[in-house]
Amino acid sequence: MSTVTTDEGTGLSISAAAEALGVTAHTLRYYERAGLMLTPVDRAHSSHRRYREADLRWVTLLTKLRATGMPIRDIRAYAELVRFGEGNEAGRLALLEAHREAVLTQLAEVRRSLEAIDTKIAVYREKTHA
Amino acid sequence: MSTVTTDEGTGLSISAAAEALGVTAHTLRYYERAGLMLTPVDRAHSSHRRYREADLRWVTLLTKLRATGMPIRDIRAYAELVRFGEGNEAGRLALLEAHREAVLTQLAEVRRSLEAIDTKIAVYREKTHA
DNA sequence: ATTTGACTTTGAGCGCGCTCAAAGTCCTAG
DNA sequence: CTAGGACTTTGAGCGCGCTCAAAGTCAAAT
Repeated sequence: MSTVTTDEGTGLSISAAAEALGVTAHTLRYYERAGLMLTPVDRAHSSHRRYREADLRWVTLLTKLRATGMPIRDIRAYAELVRFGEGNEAGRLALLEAHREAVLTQLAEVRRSLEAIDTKIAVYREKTHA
Repeated sequence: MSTVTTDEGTGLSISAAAEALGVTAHTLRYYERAGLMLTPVDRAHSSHRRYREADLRWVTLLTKLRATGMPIRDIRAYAELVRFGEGNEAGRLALLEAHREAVLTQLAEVRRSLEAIDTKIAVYREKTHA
């Protein structure tokens, strides 16, 4: 029925974590294989993954980076910096700032395009509705 | 040379059109093959494409739909409506309005995600700069 | 004891939107 | 006459981000 936490290693099962994060279990395994996790995910019974709070927080950030269009390879680069430890905060900052700029540029283009589409919509509203 | 509307000299070559539109010639041929054009593109010398103003305007709209993330298949559906002629303006309007809603939803998510990333950026700025 | 079901791994497959390769045609310049 | 270059077609290939199939393990429930 419900696979909840066991005594060994607190944390969510992969399906519970997936549900909590709004992704599929497939995607969680894929992110891990792709080298996006900071540390190996904990295991219970020496096989089932256990997602801890830190994992969930990290994946939450990953989903935000993905939602804003950052490619997997860039996320991996960022993860590597974080994994490497303190001392490269400037690099992480640069990476995130570059991404931020890319997103803003993208947002601007979408807005411009949407305006044109809105104009088209207005024309059709005139035609069908007037 | 001045009276015939299908004059060979009328219209841009595919490379000129591509440049004007900010896409590649490959993409223009692809759009055509994908059934996105309203009418067959004119030909000069019975082989080379000639893009007329109406073609350019149409592709400009296509690029705006693409820039806002509309899938090729939806654009094709829209093109089919337009190609079919007058009488289905309500359908076209519905299609565009549905797309508009999708874009707004997407924009909202991107903005939310970007805010979280901005927070992260602020933290790094503190760390590296303080 | 057996069945169920959630998990595991590896590698393959998919849908999308281009992007390119190959082979051929045609026009123009030298 | 020849060479170059822009074009043509068809079909294949690619990069991305998942998504899934297959075969196996394990623990709990019947």
